[in-house]
Parts: sequence; C-alpha cells; structure tokens
Amino acid sequence: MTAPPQDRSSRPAPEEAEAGAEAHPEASPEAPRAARTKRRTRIQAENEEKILDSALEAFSQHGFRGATLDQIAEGAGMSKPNLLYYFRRKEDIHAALMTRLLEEWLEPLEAFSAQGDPMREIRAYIRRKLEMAREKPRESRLFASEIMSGAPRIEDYLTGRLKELVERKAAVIRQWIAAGKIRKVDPHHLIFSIWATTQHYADFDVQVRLLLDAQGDGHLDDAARFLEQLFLRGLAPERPEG
Amino acid sequence: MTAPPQDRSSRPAPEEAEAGAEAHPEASPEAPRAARTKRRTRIQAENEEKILDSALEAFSQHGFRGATLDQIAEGAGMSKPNLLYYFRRKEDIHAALMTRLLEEWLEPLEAFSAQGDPMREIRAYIRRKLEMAREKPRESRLFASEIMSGAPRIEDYLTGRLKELVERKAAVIRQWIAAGKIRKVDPHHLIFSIWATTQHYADFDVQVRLLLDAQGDGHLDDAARFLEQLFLRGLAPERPEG
DNA sequence: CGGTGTGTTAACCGTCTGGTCAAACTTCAC
DNA sequence: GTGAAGTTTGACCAGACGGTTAACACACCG
Repeated sequence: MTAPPQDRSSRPAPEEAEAGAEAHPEASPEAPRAARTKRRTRIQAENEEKILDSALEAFSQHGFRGATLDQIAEGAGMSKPNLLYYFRRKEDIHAALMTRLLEEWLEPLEAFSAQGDPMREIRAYIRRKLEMAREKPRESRLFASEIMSGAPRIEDYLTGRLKELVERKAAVIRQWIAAGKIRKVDPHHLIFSIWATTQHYADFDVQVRLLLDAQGDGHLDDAARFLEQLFLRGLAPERPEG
Repeated sequence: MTAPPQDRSSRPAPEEAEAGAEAHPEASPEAPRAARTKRRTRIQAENEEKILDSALEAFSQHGFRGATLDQIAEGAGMSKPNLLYYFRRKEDIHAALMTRLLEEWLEPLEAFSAQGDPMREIRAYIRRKLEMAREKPRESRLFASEIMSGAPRIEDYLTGRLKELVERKAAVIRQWIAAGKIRKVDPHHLIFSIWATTQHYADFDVQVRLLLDAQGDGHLDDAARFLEQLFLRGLAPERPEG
C-alpha cells in the first residue's frame, strides 16, 4: 500500500505510447508497472497508427481542448474504450503526436549547414520547408495550435533543443555575414521569416486556396519561386559577384 | 402558431450584439422580434465589452470549441446566465468578435494605394501590420484559429470582401511591375508573405519571445528593420535608380 | 483441448458544457 | 417614490465529455 494510487497494475495493456512515456518522468521513479511487454504486436502498431492519424486531424483542427476522444475514436474506426486501451489519457495521445512532430520539426533546420554556398543552403531550406507544408500540413497546424495556446506542453522543447539549434544556426548565418557572403541582417528574424512564410502555406491553407482558386498543389511551386527570389535578392550582398 | 419555435419573444433582453445579428439573415424574413430597444444602456455597453474582451482571450487561445462559456463568464467577472443575457449563444459572441475583427483586418491593406512610391507603400504596409501584431495579437490569433479550423464561419468573407480586396491590390502591384517600379513577382504571394511574416509575431509570440529572450516589444522594431530590408531589397527593380 | 495474454466493447460514472427558467434585484424616468 | 424596464442570479436540465469497469472474444501455444 505504499505505492500511489496512480498505478493500475492489473491492466495488461501496452503502456502509453513510446513518446508519451518519457514525457512524464514525474513520480514513481522505478515504476512498478506490470507487463514489461516491450514488443509491439502487429495489431498494436496498426491501431496506434490509426489513432495518431485521427488525433492529428482532430487536434490540428480544433486544438487540444477542442478535440474530443469520441471524435478521435470515430476517425480511427474504433470504440472509445478501445482507443483508451492504447492510450490511457487524452494527454498521452497528444504527447505522442508532439514528440513525433518535434523530431521532424528540427530536421530541415538541422540540415542547414555552414559549408556550401549560403544562397544554396537558404534556397534548399526554403524548399524543404515548403515540401513539409505540402506533405505535412496537419503537423504544421498542430504545432501552430500548440504555440497559440501558450505552448504549455512544449516549453521545455522550445527553451531547450529548439533554442539551442536556433542559436547554432544563427551563428552560421553570422559567419556568412562576417565573410561578406550575405547582407548584414538579424539572423533570428531571418529564420523567423522563413518559418513564417513557408508554414503559412500549411497553416492558412484554406485561405490561400480560396484566394488563389487553387486546386492541387501547383500554387506551392509558385510560392517556392517567389520566396526564393525574395530571400535570395533580399540577402544578396551589396556588390554582387564582388 | 405559424412562427417557428426559435422566437423567444418574452425576453426584454438586448438582441444579439450588433455584429452577430446580421450575420444570420436566415429565416424569419420580417423577424417578429419583441423589444425594438435599439438604444444601448451604459451597463449594456460596458458588459458587452467585458464579455468580448474575455471571449477574445479565450477563443484566441483555445479556439471556438476549446473555449467555454464558464471560462468566458469568469474572465468577464459575471455569472454564466448573466453572460447569456447579453449573448444568447456561444456562437453569437464569436460572431460579434469576428465581424469586428474582420473590419479591422481589411483596413491596413485598404490603405495600400496605387499612388505614391511603391517602396514607401510596401514599407508602410509592413509597419502597419507589425503595429497590429503589437497592439492586437489576440485578434490575430483569433483569425488564425478560425482559418486553421477550416474557416467554417467566415467562408463568405474570404471569398467575398477579402478576395475582392486582394484582387484589387494585386492589380496595383501588377501596375507597379508594368511600370518597372518593382521587380516582377507574383502579387498574391507577395501579399501572403507580408501577412505571414508580420502576423507571425502575433501568432507565434510565445515562441519568438522564448527564442529571443525578449521582454517588452523591442524585438518588433528589429523585426520591422529586418522585414523592410528583406522586402525592399527583394523587390527593388533590376537597375536601381534606372 | 485448455489456458494465457491480447484485443474489444456495452454499460456505466462523475463532471463539464451550453443553455433555460423563474424569481429577485437594480436602475431610472416620471 | 413608484413602476416599468433593465439586470442579475441560483437552481436546474439534457447531453457531451474524459475516463473506468467488467466481461467477453480472439489468437496462439503447448
């Protein structure tokens, strides 16, 4: 009877998804969890995927509070108790989505390297980000939604890994400036403006499409052309080919 | 017994707020509403303002579905039934906020005029938009939230007034291009990129502040400087001072 | 075949949510 | 000061919400 009441050891269920688990390292340091069943079955993998996909749809549209378990369960094609068999709490689903997302989120910026032509790098970064806006618009909106609600669940990420990465890349940009390869601009605001312009096509997709009468994804090619022009010319050093 | 059940004529209350009313011109063409009390009392004006302010906070953070009436009532310092005396339904509060917002939203772009130096106009537009991000960040998030949830309540606005305005301003930009005053770029994407970069400082305020260690609003001045540089140089015609 | 762990669900629970109602209280013009 | 209109609230309601329980179905292995 020493253990806190939070432990429901009788259940043989899979623990909260890979992600959510380590997001809450609070209490119960040695976690007397029953069923150390680490190996996922095929059904587990499939159903968790269905749930996360449905949850992504719901959370990205209505935010954490606005999305409901019933809605997510229906989207995943299963009953609510069944959903809660895989993820014990609403928060766990969200946490699983977030950790997966945040990893992907760093990737394009990570690839931004000091070597190579600055213009090439910036161009590649814009393309990569636009590609993500095309392929993963819901993820982008999920992130935006989280930030707009005050980022209560990802403060650590923002002030930790993300900030560190941004600092590192800002330093790269400063190097380029010092070397006279690009114009003298504020590195942070340069990064923000690339984020803003590219993510806009995911987050404001509805508006963009309505204003452009866009059907497929063709407008994103136009966007790429425009943004490349804007940034490359906006950043070109005073004396080109100096 | 010919009237639909929607009419609750016994109540002497003020009708739904100025805005919400005309947003739903459906049914009951001659509206047999009791109490043609058009004049607002002081208390009405005050309380409606308190409610809208509290609702703006709630909706902009949690979206329409995520915000609750209890929360809004508490923020407005009144009981829930009292709140519902001024706005009959949750939707009405949201509608009132939106119509007020959408008017303000057009204003800066409206000011964008064909006369005068293009560079001056673009610069002024960026400043105006950044000023709004500073002064009305919650409004910006409310708008973003609405778009991200699929814009179910403002489709008419997007395809109507906004689209028309954007078309008009895109034409202005095309004129400037034809006159060789700015570089040849896609007008729509130019507008989008200004929206995206400026609104970013409102919508992603939390992230921006954490990454910059920003306290007050000083970073917005840096943002203004950066964005002006970026756009003015990015758009400058091939041969400056041709 | 039996049994053990996996997967699924109907029924349920307490709380929250949007909204109603009648009654009471306040305001203010006369 | 009185009365009618304007304002406020406690009590209430039905349905939605996040979550629990217990029992049942299935799968696979010996």
